Amino acid sequence: MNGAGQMAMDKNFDAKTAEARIAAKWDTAGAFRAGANKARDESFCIMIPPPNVTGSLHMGHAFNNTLQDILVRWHRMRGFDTLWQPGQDHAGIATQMVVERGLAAEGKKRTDFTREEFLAKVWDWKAQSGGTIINQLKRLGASCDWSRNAFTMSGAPGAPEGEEGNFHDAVIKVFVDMYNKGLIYRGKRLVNWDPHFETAISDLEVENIETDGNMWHFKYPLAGGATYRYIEKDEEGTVIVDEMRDYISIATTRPETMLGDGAVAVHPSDERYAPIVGKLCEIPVGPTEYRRSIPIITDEYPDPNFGSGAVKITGAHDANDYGVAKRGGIPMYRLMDTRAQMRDDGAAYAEAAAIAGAVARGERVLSEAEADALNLVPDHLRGLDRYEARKAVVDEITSEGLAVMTRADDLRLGRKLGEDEDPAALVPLVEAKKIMQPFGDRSKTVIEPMLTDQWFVDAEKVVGPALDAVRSGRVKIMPESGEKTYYHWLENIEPWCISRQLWWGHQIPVWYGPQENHIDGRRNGFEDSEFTVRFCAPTFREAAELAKKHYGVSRAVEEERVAGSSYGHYGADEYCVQLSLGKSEEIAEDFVWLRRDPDVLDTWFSSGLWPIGTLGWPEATEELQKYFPTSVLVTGQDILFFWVARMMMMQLAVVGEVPFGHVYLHGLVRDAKGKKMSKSLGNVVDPLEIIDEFGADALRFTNASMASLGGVLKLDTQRIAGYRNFTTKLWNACRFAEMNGVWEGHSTQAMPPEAKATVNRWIISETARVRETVDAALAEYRFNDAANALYAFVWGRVCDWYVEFAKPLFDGEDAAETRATMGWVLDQCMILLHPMMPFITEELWGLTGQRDKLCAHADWPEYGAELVDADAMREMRWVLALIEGIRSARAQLRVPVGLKLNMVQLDLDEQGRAALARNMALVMKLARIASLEEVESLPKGSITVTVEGGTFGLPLEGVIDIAAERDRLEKTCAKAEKEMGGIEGRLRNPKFVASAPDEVVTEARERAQVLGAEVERLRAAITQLDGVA
RNA sequence: GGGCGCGUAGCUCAGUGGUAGAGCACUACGUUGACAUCGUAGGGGUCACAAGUUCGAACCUUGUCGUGCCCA
Repeated sequence: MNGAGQMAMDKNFDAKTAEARIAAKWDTAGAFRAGANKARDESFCIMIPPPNVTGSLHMGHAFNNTLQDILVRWHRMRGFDTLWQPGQDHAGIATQMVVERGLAAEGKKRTDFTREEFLAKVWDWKAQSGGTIINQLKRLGASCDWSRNAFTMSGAPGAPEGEEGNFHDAVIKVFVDMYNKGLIYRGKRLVNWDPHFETAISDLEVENIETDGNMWHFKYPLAGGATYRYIEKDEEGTVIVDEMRDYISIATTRPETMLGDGAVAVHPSDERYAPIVGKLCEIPVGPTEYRRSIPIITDEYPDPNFGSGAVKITGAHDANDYGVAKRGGIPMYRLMDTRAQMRDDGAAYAEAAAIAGAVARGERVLSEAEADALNLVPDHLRGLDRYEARKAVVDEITSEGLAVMTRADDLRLGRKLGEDEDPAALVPLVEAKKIMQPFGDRSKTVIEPMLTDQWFVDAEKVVGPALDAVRSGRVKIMPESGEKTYYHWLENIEPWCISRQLWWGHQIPVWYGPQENHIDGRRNGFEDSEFTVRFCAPTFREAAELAKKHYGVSRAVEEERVAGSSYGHYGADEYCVQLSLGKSEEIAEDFVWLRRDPDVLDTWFSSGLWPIGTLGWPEATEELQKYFPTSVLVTGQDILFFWVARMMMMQLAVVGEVPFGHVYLHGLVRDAKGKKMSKSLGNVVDPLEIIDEFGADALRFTNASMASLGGVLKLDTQRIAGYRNFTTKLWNACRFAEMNGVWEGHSTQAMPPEAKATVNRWIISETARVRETVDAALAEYRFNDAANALYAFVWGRVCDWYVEFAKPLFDGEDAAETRATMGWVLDQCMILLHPMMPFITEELWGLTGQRDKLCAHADWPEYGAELVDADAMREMRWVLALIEGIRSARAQLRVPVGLKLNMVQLDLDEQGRAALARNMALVMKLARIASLEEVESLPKGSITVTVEGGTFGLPLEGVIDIAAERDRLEKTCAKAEKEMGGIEGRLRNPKFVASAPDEVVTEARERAQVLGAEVERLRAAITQLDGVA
């Protein structure tokens, strides 16, 4: 498109219609393909943090992707071999939920289908709705190589046409490799259990919310009616309680978990309980004839100052208790099933309680599995929901008189006493308290910490290289505080639970077979247990080979699908395969059945491989060669642990290389007041609405200007409007240029024209400066500095001054040079702004001249100091000061704006004379001066304007208020004197002169001299004014 | 309770030891050769507080207060 000689430009940039057209132009040109506009061998690669396939664009995405796009466009224009790899995350639980919700609308549920059928429905959903966020990112202008769009489930079994990528292969291969290296194990640990989805979930999917709760206080009687002297002292050591007790007081927010208590713990330093440590106490719930006794132990965990100082230990249902139980060898009794209902399996309570009693007395030791098999829920509570069970437990204890009592007016009860209530009456102590409760972010149900068998990455074994990479500086995390957080987390790393009890995801490539002495030919009898053997391999065929070797099988392997088996919550259908032992085809014992683990991998496990997986690993692709390790990762600081650290660990464990060189972390985008955006608060800003109203460029520029390292992100629509105005400003500068023939015959020029006029040399210098500033800022990820520098340059230099200066010049002898300069300068504005405001700059680029390439591929300039003309800079600074001085004086003395004044020159040094001579036209035009003449003294009633090296006057006898002019001069003078006082004070201090750097002292001396001269001029002007008045 | 931050103009924020800036808001004026989504001029700050280091502190140190996030 060539704008020269065509229809005149519109008054405004119409973002709404132009954006789609420009996006199509980029798309048609393949402008963002990997390596597009490559002019050098260095590569630059960013992996997009894959948004959830169920997601839609929110402000966080818009911010995050704007920064990535700025970096990517900047490098692409600089000729790097650039790839911005896009893609999406399969988001196991979220996606499964979306599809299940759709089924629910038809009155169906997941388990009405086979796993295969259900997964087909998920893929259908993905094909229909999974592209939402991609299209939204395009509206933002994201210059990803969309032809390479990746998906963390691509290539999985059942994936339809178009999803043939090999991400699945990569995930499975990594699992197998890590398993074989001993980095992955299966074990029983406490995990966050979501009772709604009946799966383990990650810490990231748990929201801790403060909710109204209660703290119950109960008495655990000492076994055998034992007693002890309980003494409690206040801070001064005065005894406040001294009594004989036959119980220990326990506080809990979750009474139903008492059923699974394994011990009561007190702090080793707690003297109150020292007499009873090592003794047994009774859990005050359950049938009295089988009441369970548990030991009183010491541990560092209980806080002696909190509650009674004694804590009940339920290792299977609380994270802290789990730690205590592990340390103290306390058995962990699981109380609930997968739906968080009280267990209803196993032996009757009497039998279970007897075993647990023997354990507490030290007569028996249970294996983990044995402890887990023990159901200690009393028969009458079995099958109840956890909250119903809570109520029952509280009622039973209270009616038995084992609740700690208090006066009815106890403030801790948090209630108002009724009129007719006796404040001294004794009531159970049930504190009203705010408690932090874990909620599943998808299910919104209370998460149950639960002891279950899961797959874990032994993070401790892979954390070393990930720590070293940052410590050694090979990977740099910004802002630096992120590195501290990173160390802190990795140094205290916990095993990473990677299995999920879902259908949508990468199924764990492990097959279970029976141990040799347990082979019984049963088709569905061996869920993973202590009697199984595990075979881990990428495919069944390979697993079966391992099994054949293990069992000494020679016959071929057969596969058979077993329909309708009942593996609890896992699903309706399972797959089993059989190996013939080759003895007899009729005898059941001759068959070994391998069953695949039905669980899938945590989505973060697959996204942990995002850098290599999207580049084609495990194939040794050209892209992997070129773009890995990637250049920088831009992501939210909230997923530093969940994703960044895990990518580090996994890439280092799998390919022995860091995934990226730099990590740029940013915070949450908040509303204008700094509040988190939330639907319930109604303060959510939709980026698409913002784009509709202000244009993508305005939103992007706002994002860039907010992006200071470590800064808080408060999004104010007023600010966005301000940057929309900025786009209009740029547009109109180009429109002005068009009206003045700047674009006629214009074409892209790498370097500025040879300019004679100071103004032109000056604006070229300013352009060179800003290019250096922008590059320096972007190189350090200081997006805000780059944005602010460009804003100040384009608006504050080019539009405010240069365009104004050009007006008189277009009529004079420098017209051609000025047109050429303006064309070049505006081109530079478009180029330098392009990474931040790609749409308007691409549009202007197309409208303003002969272009060989898209603006998106324009050559990023490299000029700098060599274009800076120090003399021109100094001269224009002086001219600007003169114009501003005159304007300010005029405005303050209320000289009518339209009035053209004569000006007189009282004195002026050589430099000033030369500068004025060269720029007289500009001064006259912009300061509204009609004429200039030299005088010996200022005429009566003049305004005085002082500049460096000279004094001017504006004779206005009778027009101005002499007193006002005097005030103005006094004020200006006082200000200068004050500053001078400070500087001279410093200079008078010998220590300053001796210790400060030379250039600081020199600068101070020069400044003092300039100020001295100004004060002198102002004083003279005041004296003269006084003499005349 | 532990960890990491933050406190600068009315608001939102920059500012890595040389004496404080921007945008917005505010006030006054304005049909200036593109732009009112604009122009010109102006007002506005004990840089949370206290002590210390330094010739010099918004910046470094320590403490106090306030506030945010993460983890328990």
